[in-house]
Amino acid sequence: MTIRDVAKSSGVSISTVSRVLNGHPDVSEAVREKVMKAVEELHYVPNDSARSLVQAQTDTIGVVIRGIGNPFFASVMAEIEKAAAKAGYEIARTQIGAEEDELLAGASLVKSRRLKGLILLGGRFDYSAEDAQRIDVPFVCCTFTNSFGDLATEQYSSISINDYAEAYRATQYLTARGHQRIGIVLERREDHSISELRCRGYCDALRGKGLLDEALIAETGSFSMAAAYEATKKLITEHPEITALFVIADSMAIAAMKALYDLGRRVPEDCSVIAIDGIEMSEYTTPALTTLSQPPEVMARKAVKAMLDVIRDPEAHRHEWVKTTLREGGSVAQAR
Amino acid sequence: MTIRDVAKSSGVSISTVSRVLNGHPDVSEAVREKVMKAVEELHYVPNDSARSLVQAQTDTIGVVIRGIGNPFFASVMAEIEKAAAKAGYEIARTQIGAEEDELLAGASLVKSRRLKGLILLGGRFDYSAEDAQRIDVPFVCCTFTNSFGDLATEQYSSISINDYAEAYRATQYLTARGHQRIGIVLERREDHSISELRCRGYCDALRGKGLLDEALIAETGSFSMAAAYEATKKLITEHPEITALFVIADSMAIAAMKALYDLGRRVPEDCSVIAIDGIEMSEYTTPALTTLSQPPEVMARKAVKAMLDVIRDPEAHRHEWVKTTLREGGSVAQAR
DNA sequence: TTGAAAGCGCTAACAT
DNA sequence: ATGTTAGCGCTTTCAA
Repeated sequence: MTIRDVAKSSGVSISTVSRVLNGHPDVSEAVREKVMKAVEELHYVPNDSARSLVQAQTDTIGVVIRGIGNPFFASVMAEIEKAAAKAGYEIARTQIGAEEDELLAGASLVKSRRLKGLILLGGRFDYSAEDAQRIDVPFVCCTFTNSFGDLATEQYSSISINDYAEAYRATQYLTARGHQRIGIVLERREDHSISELRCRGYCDALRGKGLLDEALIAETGSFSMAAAYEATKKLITEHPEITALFVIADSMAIAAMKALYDLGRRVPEDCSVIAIDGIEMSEYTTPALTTLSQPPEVMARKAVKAMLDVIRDPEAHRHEWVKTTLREGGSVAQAR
Repeated sequence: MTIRDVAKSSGVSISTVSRVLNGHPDVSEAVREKVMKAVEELHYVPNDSARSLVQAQTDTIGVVIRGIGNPFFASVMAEIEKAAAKAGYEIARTQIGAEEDELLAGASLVKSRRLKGLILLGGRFDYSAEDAQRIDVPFVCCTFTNSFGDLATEQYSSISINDYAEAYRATQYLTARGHQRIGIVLERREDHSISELRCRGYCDALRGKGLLDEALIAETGSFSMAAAYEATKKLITEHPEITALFVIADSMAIAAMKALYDLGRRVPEDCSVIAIDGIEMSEYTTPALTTLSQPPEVMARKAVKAMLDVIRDPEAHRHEWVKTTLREGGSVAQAR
């Protein structure tokens, strides 16, 4: 079932069918109807591969989404599609697992779909200049930036929160309320990614006040809730004097609150909890989680804006930090 | 940057490059190395479209995932990939929004990638026979089945839970504990989808005992937590005599519990809550949610199994109901 | 073991 | 307004 069959069935040439399918204006109404009828009857569906193979250049931006079931990326994605549509761009998206290589997937997408640019939704913080060269269209890192690699800033754009500064702020929020023994729950201390950056912010915020105690750093080894639950239990059991916890992600913080509850500690009376993310779920815990919320719509719009600018002018690469919004729940209290 | 450039750079023909890239055995070691070196240096990435355009038939199964950020589908997907790999099949996946047409996306994928079969991860419950014909390879519906359409059972396979029976069971779980005034929170009563099926199970379970009161059916209009929160508040305010709630999805149940809490009702002492889904998050609420848990791995494995069977024998279409597992949290108590 | 050439399904430039 | 035709980048015969 190809365009050829449709042409035959409707008694016109394949180029006419192509024109009808692509909404070209120079087709008579009679022919258009004939063709559409044949398309319907034959259940014809164009072959996307053939189509993109032959298309020289399209106004298309690719998006590589890293992490299959990430609801935050889902919201960002929805907004990216809207913003791109408004600017007259198509979106070609592909989704990869957390263990796959987003640059490889991106390069592949660029080739296949003749993209004008690429947005990476989540990825490594440590690209080498070499790595980046594999993508031969301008690209924008969304929700992360190249804190640990040797990319020149002119080689890419990025839209992200300032992980260091936001972690500093979260920690400060706790010290400002009189907390002195403040623990942190993170994935791995030196992961060359958000854990490491946020840990630095936490450490610096406490060090300045002479409150830093590295024994209060709990590593989970993964981003799973189960791991966060166990790590929190261990941390609190070993350091019962802790009165506040900074957890690097909302989902992990929810697990941490459960751990505290199961240890007989009330949140926030016995132990406060703050996190960074702002997912929907953490508004519905009891108490609601106090968290620094990343705005998906803002990040999406800025990413598309950066993409369009740099498509127009390859020198226009920029790096923006998006501010989080403090979403106060009921999980933080004054220290007694 | 095409296969042609690689050929030129390494001084061989394009067919030789193709052979190297595809791991064909009849290439000398010297040539293989030369080609690989050129590939590295040029950062060559094959064009997927061209590749799939020319490939006659591949051992590939397509998966259309409906709903971008659905963590349940993410777990199912991971297991599908494993199971398919074990059977020597590739997976081509595509992801669509909840408003897009999974059959269209599927048909397109089939054409583009010359698939042997298609797995639909989430979709409408009301395909017409006409609809199904648009897919010209065998397909398996995973997590849903055609309860409201006129598809012949020989036209497709399905792996799903029995929404009606599971809802019946959930409701019965509540009546068995002495509850008489039992509300339900669902999306739309006649959505031709899970809400409708689960509502029937709920109704029949109560009707048999003379406990059915249609005033206790709360429609949210969407699957969002915010809508579930509001609907629950309204329902409980209007019917304060309610002592138990069946909510059709875990995420909505979490919002419902928050609504109860905000109304000053304790769960489970004042009002019990049960749901269907079994997402990770609902283990970490306080109290943990009692829910009928759908097993993603089982559904994935059965879907792949069904797919392989029906690829081998087109007559082998089958319809399986997967049983949920009761995951008892602390959200249900005996009625006082 | 290697190369030449056909052709996958489609779009677009060029003819008519 | 419609048809003819040349590729897009690749895999795969077929020949050497």
